[in-house]
Amino acid sequence: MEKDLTTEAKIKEAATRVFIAKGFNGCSSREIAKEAGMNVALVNYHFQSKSHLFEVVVATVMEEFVFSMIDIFKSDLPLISKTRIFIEKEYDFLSKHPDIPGFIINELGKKDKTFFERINFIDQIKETKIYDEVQAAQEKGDVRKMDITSIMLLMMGNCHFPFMAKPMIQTIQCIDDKTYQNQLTLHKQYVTEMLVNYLFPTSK
Amino acid sequence: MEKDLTTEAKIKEAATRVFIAKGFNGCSSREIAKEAGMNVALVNYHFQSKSHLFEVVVATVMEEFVFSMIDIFKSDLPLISKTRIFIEKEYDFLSKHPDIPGFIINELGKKDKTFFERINFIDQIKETKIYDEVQAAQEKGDVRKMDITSIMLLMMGNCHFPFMAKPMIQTIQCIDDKTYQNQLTLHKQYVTEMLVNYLFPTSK
DNA sequence: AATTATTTTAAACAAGTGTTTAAATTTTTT
DNA sequence: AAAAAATTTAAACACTTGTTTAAAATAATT
Repeated sequence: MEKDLTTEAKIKEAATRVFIAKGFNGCSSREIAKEAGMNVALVNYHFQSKSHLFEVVVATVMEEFVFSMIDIFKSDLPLISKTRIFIEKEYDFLSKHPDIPGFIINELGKKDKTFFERINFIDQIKETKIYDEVQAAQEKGDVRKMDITSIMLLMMGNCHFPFMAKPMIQTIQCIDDKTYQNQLTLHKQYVTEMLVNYLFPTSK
Repeated sequence: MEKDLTTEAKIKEAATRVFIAKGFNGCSSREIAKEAGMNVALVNYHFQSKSHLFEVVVATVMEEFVFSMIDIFKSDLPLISKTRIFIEKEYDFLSKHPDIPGFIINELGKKDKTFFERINFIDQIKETKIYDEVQAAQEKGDVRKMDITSIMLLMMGNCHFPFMAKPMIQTIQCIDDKTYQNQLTLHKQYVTEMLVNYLFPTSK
């Protein structure tokens, strides 16, 4: 699994696993060290402190998370196709990393703001010109006129929430992992249809 | 603020505040005691352990959370009105308790399943007969034919996510609390329109 | 091959953790 | 008013926490 990784990479990988699963406060430096198969002191030797290691992990995870979203923004497709593909890709990514949205939203809510201002994923989104593209389409009447924040909430909410809420929904509905996974595949179709219909009123 | 509350109530109230804000692992028994204005030992005298106090708090919060949802289910209105009012009430409730969805989803994901099976909010929902009502409406063709789990995901996702994701969206969009609050009022309208249109295809 | 620099280890540090104890205080009962 | 019960307190318990230290082992350089 993790063969010729450097010590630093091993620690970072183990830390990512543990932090995402248990959160910053839910685990100890010793647990991370053990998961990486080494001494506690090594963690601090390579990453100075638990907090700093956490910052490094969050930055990497966030980058991966944002990258999975903005990748599609850059393409040359019409917005309606971008929307469909965005949802498709988002469900793909989240199937592989179902705990990331919860992790980010959660830890983002607890840490102080300055912590996350150091990670410049805002500029990365702006660089894609997606905001301008949406606004232009709205002026043409192709996209429903609403604040970009709401569009973002609709897209992210309907993609991320089903993964974040998995334990809750499973408890309420008494369904196992396999069933829930199938449900998600179905749900992706519903979400796509609903969002496309709503955001592109002239599309049919 | 908290005048003639019993010691037990004071502790529970303080614990609820602290647990919701920082999570189970993010705070100490001493912090809760301090917040309640009393000795650490008193917390354990009245609630046996931190874990048990947490269980009590979660059960109460969950009850409040579920109650805010099922209250409307019991009424005698047509489903389309129930949907509109549900969203309205949900945004009302969440404006007052914005951190509860994140708290529940989060802690539900970390604790073992048995912990939450003791809290029977499943039966409470079933008792409202909302499932049967939806199914009947689907057979009549009034409600779009889709799994109840997906309906739940659509409703909850579009209500809860905007509150859970507040810190993230604020970071991405660089907007302050007041602006975000206004955005939520707008968003509620969008969500209502979108969900009603999608779930009740024959409604217009 | 000897020396230096880097990496890894075990042990220790002080501070904080949940929990318990036993004494002091207050409230309730007789 | 005296006795019993319940509540509150300060202090201690054993344990875990993040972090540091100094010695050992390994790698790189001369």
